[in-house]
Amino acid sequence: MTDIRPGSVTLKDLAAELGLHPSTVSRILHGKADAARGAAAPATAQRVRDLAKKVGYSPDPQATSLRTRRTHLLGVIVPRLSDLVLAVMYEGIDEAADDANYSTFVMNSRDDTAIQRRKMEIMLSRRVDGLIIGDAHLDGDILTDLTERKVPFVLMNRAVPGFASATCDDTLGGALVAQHLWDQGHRVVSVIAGEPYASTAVDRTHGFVSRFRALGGTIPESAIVWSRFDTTGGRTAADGILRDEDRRPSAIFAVNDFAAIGAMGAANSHGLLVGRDVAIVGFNDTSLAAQLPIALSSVRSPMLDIGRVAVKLLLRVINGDAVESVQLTPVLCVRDSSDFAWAAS
Amino acid sequence: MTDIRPGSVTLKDLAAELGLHPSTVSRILHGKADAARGAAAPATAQRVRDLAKKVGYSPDPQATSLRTRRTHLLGVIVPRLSDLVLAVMYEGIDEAADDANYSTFVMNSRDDTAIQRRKMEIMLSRRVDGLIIGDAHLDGDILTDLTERKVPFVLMNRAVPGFASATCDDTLGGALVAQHLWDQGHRVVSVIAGEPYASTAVDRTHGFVSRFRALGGTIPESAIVWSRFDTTGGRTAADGILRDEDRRPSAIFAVNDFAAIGAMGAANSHGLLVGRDVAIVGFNDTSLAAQLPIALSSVRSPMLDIGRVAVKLLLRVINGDAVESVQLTPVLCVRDSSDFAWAAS
DNA sequence: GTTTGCTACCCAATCGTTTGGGTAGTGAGG
DNA sequence: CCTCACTACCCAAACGATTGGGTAGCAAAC
Repeated sequence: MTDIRPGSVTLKDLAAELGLHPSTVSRILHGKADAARGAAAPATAQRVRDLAKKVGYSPDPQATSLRTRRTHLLGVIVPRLSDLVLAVMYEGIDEAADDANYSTFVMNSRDDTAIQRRKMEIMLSRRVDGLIIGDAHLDGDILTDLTERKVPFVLMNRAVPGFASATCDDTLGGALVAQHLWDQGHRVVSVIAGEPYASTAVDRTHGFVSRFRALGGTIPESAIVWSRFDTTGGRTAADGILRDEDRRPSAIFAVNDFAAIGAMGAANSHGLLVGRDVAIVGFNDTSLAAQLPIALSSVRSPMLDIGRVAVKLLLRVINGDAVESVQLTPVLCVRDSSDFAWAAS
Repeated sequence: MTDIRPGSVTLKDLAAELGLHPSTVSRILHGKADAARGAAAPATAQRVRDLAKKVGYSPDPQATSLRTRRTHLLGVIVPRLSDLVLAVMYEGIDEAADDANYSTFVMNSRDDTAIQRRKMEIMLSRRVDGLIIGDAHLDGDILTDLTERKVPFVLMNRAVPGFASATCDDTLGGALVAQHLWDQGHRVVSVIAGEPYASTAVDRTHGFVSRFRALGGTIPESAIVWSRFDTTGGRTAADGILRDEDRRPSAIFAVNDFAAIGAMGAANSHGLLVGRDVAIVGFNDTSLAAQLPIALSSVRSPMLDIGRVAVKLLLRVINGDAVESVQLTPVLCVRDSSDFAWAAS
């Protein structure tokens, strides 16, 4: 390992040491097919590379990007990193960015428009090469601004019509759940739908509802409860749903695992055994789902891949290429929370 | 808002527009008490500031740090951001860094020494002003290297003797749990101890064991099971513990909420009702704990504050000040999972 | 014996800021 | 009238890398 702090030795130092000009050293170390272009004699090139390695030379990215106008920095904005779903997607980003020699800033917007704008400005003032937006609201105002300002960006997790995004096929995911619950014989169902400004919430709900109706079922509007995405939101929503004596559903679809966990808690408080008295299905198949005391059925979305794809798309946008949105395919994982065969045993 | 992309207008542009020299503009916009030092006439200063705001001038951070040798960038390394505990701490960091006009890189090391080193090199090659290390291993090899290389850094979450850190008082936290379980009448207890290279695991376990013994209890070494920090790790560990017919504990302390959740699942599989047949207590009081179907008792650690304090400490280190480690105080939150009064009712 | 064409380099400008060191111009004091 | 101290600026050299455009030296071709 280099045991000195990066930055202690510059291109000029290397050049001086070897009696060369900095530009020559630069070409040797960073030139692409420069070797063919007669950049330097092979022997010299080797001397340079050897010394560079020996003294642990690492180019100053600030200087480089001052000159090249590229920072190799990406900005990532998410509602909150403490949302496991986004955290996992970020791991995918981290990995893919790393592979492409980019580094990333992440910031939390708490889904607050003012904060979104502020954080975006911070990232832009840092001169990021592009933005991955994980907290897009369906109204898309901010996105229109960004487009006008010619900032390269892509959406992740949540889609907005007209902008490139990397998402899960949420409509399909919702449909899978509807099919499953229908097959299990459920005819009275409710949806904990999430935040109406998020495409994830809207699409999953829509996919669920339309499939359920297509199968011949009925879902009144009142059975669709919009809520926060976290456990508390899920609990509150489920509380409301279960309190209604006139229409007590035998199954609840929560568009998010955390909301589902909250709903499980609520069911419990109402004296209902999840998986026997009421079925509950979540979304994302976060690592917790399978491990809960009563294992939670959930739609597995390829979160890591979504992050990775987002980076790939963004790099293409930065390169000036046109890109299309990517929708990754979800898979339903049925577990005890909605498996009546288990409850019957 | 500025509706142009930052970077489109430079100091030189401003100067030219106003018939001033760039250096004058620089002093006006960024000088501290320069006003007093006769930097510019008040009227001129105002003209400059007005124009800067009007055209949305924002200084190029690359150029600035090339000159000042300060990047206003902090590097944060965590085992994985998908660990809710670290994610929340990072939110604290994000917030505090933002307040101090710093931006942060976060990277995941998966607690793998090779990756830790690699990510650190990446951050250093980005010329971060300092590092917050959230994945320190007790052996501290990497930390010694960093110290020798004179890189400013502080530890977070996990402590290592001899280095400044921002942590929870884990020993106290463990002791609180021991006292609670003892008071509830538990005499046969087990510990799911976490990873032995993490101070969090070691200290919580140690705090627990020594208090329990001080109270007159016995805990054989075999009752302490080291495990991964996640749900799967907790489940496996608890499985082993509960399988032992000769010594079935009436209470289990898991040093981490996720491990505790896994343990709850295991208890369930063994036909035990958590809170009645077996008490389980976790650590960190993550947002899930209170919302679980059976609410989980847990030691609340001030995660957000730990992140904030880490930033404050680091900024002091960067400034060349000497700093002392900070230990924040945890609080025990008793819930159904270890409240026998509830189970009795 | 020029010309041509390489090879293997060097030169200098440039990116946008910062900062130590000037310097005109003005008014007051001696 | 000269000096002195301000005020309100300007100048130029950095910081570390990149890059378009040279150029010296040498061998082969004409």
